Amino acid sequence: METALKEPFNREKQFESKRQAVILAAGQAFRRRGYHNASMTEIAKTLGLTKAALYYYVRNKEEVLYECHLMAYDAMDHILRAKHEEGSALDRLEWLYVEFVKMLTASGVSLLTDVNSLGAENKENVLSRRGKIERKIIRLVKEGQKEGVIREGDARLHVFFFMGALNWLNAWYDASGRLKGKDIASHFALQMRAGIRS
Amino acid sequence: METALKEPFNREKQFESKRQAVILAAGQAFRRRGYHNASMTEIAKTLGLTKAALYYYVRNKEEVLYECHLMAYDAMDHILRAKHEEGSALDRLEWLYVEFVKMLTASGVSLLTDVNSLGAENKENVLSRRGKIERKIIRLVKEGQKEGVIREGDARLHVFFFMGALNWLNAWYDASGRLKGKDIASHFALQMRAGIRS
DNA sequence: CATAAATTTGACTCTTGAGTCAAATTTGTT
DNA sequence: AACAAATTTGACTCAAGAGTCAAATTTATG
Repeated sequence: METALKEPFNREKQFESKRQAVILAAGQAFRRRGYHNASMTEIAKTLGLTKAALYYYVRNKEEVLYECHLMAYDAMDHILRAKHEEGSALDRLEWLYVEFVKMLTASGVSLLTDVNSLGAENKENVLSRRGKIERKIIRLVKEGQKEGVIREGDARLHVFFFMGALNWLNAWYDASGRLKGKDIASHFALQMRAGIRS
Repeated sequence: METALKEPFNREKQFESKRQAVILAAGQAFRRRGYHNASMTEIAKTLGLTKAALYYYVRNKEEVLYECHLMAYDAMDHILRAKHEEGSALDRLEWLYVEFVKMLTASGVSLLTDVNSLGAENKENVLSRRGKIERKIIRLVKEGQKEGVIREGDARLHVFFFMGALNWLNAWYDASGRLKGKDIASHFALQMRAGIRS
């Protein structure tokens, strides 16, 4: 029982969690130095491993980049699914935005922008994934416009504007800096909200 | 006279303008495909040249990236110097922001974010250049706060927020799309202003 | 048109980093 | 301990793209 069921299951689980650690570490390297500037050898070293060992966990570098994107979108989807239904569309949007910023500043997950280093298929998937998320947010903005709590105007532009701040965050945010994630989150949320409320 | 003064001057001018064309074309390639994904051969082809010919105009690829950054910052500095002095600090900031967006959507100049592919010295210069521009904008925001037209709060965060939209613009804006640069500019300006006014 | 300077090219070299693999090592089980 | 499975490694191959250079070609001028 112990060995027949629990053990093999744990093995896979351990493998998977190590694999996730690889993706996470790689994502941070990609974010700090860029996909092409961060070598597999370098990433391996931060994990106390050798390059060859990484290839026990992943097929190739591109797959790692792909998984980094997915990891970020999974985290965002998780927040989107958890969104509570109280308050106006604007309130719900603000809550989402706060969670996004907190996640990006606290979890170690990196929201990357380099989508051109992916092969055609992976790129499509990533863009489709991103598109779905954007569309959900755009829909929320449109609800807000119907409710009258959000200013009229191209909802897509409303969203692109404040999503830009999120992506830019990745370029300048330093976890060891004096700015605390929560503070950024509430500041950004306020600015986001003020920017689009009617 | 004709040959002794005008001619050599024109020659240099022609060389320089061709060189600028190379930088501009490269910048667009870097923006669309990323620095490392865009090969010198590919950039040369868009100019109807061969890779070797590019090296008649530039020392190496990194220098091209460096000049791309400078080109964007020159354009921004140009706008900053031209800023008129009428109106509140918020009005002046809005004017700046509109000009930035118009410049980025109309001029073909690319605002790149890949600073890690530069050598130490060039990277420092670029970051220092960027820092100067940011500081000017932050100063303007602080003026606005003194005047009482801009909401209190960390001026740097105010700025990072809406500068994010500018950087993100480069990732999604397509000159051939249905959205016209001027429309984006006025939409973004409104959203920027609303986000920080008191 | 002769010639010199400017520009462009084809055909190379060289470096870097991704990816491989057989062998070594570690871990867990009986 | 002894065995097997899981994990890690050193030492390699290989491709892609940056950068070079002598020679060819184009352009401007007297």
